[in-house]
Amino acid sequence: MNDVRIIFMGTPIFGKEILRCLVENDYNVIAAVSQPDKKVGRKQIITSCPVKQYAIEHNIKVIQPIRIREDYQSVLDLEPDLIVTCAYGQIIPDQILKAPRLGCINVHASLLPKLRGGAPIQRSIMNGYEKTGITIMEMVSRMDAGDIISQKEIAIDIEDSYSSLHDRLIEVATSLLLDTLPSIIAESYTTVSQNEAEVTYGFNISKAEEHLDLTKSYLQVYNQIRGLSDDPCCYGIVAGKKVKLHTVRMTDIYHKRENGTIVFEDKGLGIIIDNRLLLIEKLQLEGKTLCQAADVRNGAARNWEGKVMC
RNA sequence: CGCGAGGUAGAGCAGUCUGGUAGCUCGUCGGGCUCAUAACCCGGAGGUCGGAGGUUCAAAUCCCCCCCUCGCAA
Repeated sequence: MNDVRIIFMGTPIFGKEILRCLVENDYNVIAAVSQPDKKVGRKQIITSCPVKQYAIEHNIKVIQPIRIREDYQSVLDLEPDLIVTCAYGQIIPDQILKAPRLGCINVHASLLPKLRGGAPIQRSIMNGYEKTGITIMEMVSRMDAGDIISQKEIAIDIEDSYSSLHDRLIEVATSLLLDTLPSIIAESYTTVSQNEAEVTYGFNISKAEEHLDLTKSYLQVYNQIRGLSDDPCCYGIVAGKKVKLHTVRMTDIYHKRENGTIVFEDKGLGIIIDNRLLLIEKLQLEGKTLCQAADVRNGAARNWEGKVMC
């Protein structure tokens, strides 16, 4: 389609889908840069990230600097005309940012200047936002602070989870990228600078934030759970065991009980937050696989009535 | 050799320590009650207890090897 030399930089599935979008639309991707392979799982198997796997399957050169801040020469040597990044995972040094003739652009999953950082999708739900979107911007030294080239907004449904929103945003990101790329290559686009007064951040989720927070309101707890589902998942502790809450549903049923109390509702399980019932649909006990709350109640949770999750 | 939990009917579990004809809740099938029901009552079907070997009169249960799943840590 064209001979602009593009280097893609990204790591997880979201990045892989952007790379796929470029490849399947005949853009000339000369290399993919991703985070180094890591040991993964109980068996510590060395595993390639999704971007690398896709690149290998399509005979695209892969570069995996341990620290791109120092090890950037191999990227420069390829003399890219344009660099497209999406969820790469490292700060990209100025030496690279200033190198390509057409610049470096980033695909970011939020409506910048809202939610700069590594976990914008989860944070948009956890913060209770009703809309989010994709922003394509010019890259600058400061993370996610560059001028905006294009942006597309979508609504967040009250039942969206991190994974459902993630998948939907991929669709938005790829279509927006395809709409935007021609003007970038033609150098015929305009930009809007970010309003620094409206900047918020969506940093990576810490381990502590995965723990159910009963000090928050009913809606905030609901948002915490769906914002982390189904990976890594919000968890609570019942009888000393970790319980991952995969899918929950809000209700208009009220019980005056201690916060975190587990109740049997119909044939399933519920948890009381602010005296209001939050219905648990799918959960996972440590050592067990994901399953329906009703099933767990028939077995492992048969004595849970009245116990308090914390 | 990172730590740990577990694999028993379609599902979720108990039973394993202290070997002795496999049990609970749900689902399913049939029947009953009811104006009616996802409610209730009665009855049935469904498991070579992850796999191989060993000990024993007898193994889900004890010993040994293997396979698989999941939680934590990275």
